[in-house]
Amino acid sequence: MALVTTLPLTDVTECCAPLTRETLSAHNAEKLAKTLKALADPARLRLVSMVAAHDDAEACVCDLTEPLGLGQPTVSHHLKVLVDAGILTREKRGTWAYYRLVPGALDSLASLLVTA
Amino acid sequence: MALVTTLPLTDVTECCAPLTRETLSAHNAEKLAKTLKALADPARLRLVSMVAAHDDAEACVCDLTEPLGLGQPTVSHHLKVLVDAGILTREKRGTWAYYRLVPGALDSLASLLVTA
DNA sequence: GTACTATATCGATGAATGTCAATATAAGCA
DNA sequence: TGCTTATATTGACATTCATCGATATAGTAC
Repeated sequence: MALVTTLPLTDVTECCAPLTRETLSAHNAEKLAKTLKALADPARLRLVSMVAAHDDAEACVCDLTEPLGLGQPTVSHHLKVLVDAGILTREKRGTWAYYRLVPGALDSLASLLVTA
Repeated sequence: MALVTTLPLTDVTECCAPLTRETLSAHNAEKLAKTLKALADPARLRLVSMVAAHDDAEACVCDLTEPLGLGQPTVSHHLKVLVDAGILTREKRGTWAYYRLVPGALDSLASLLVTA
């Protein structure tokens, strides 16, 4: 159960052929939908975007709260969703928690959507 | 208003740079999230997959209901969501409604996620 | 130890959503 | 006209979810 939440995107990435290649099984559809749902929120899309564009390609919660215009608990919640989905990583250094893009995560996801 | 629902994906496609290229505006995040939400459902992912894999790359509701295991009104609902998102097209021929992938729709979406 | 800061978690609430049964619409055919 | 089939729409219900305020945890400095 712990593994399911720590390695979901990697799993999705290798789970199935591109969407339009062959019919998706119910099980794989469930897994892919979970990952897409993690991204399918305006606040989370902006978080991913802001983290990627930030200096050193990492950002702490304090960097993100104000420009996002949402409360700290809400931002922490969204970041957790993205980490659980395998899109971001979290590293705690001192008092701060730094978030980074998981290399290749978005690309793998994109490759599942592509038709060619 | 009618245009907003008939051309949303095209709009999204041309709206913004890839997610990780520059920080997404609140407005563009909203639009991209809407499109991703349309895909972020297991039933709809399977519908897209089944339509693409079907003979002649098109399928009517009656082809999809039974393999999906959902009721006809539910399937019609999901298909409408996908059409409104610009991912599928609907063409009525006689009694039947045929659904097809919008060429390039998924690819455009994928190109917004890619980091390279 | 206390005080302060950064972050995470909890609990509640309102909004959005997936599903179904029932009904409506529309097209084809006797 | 009526009958049948395919699809869409409506209304209801249960569930999920985004957000917030309050609180808990953890780390740093004094």
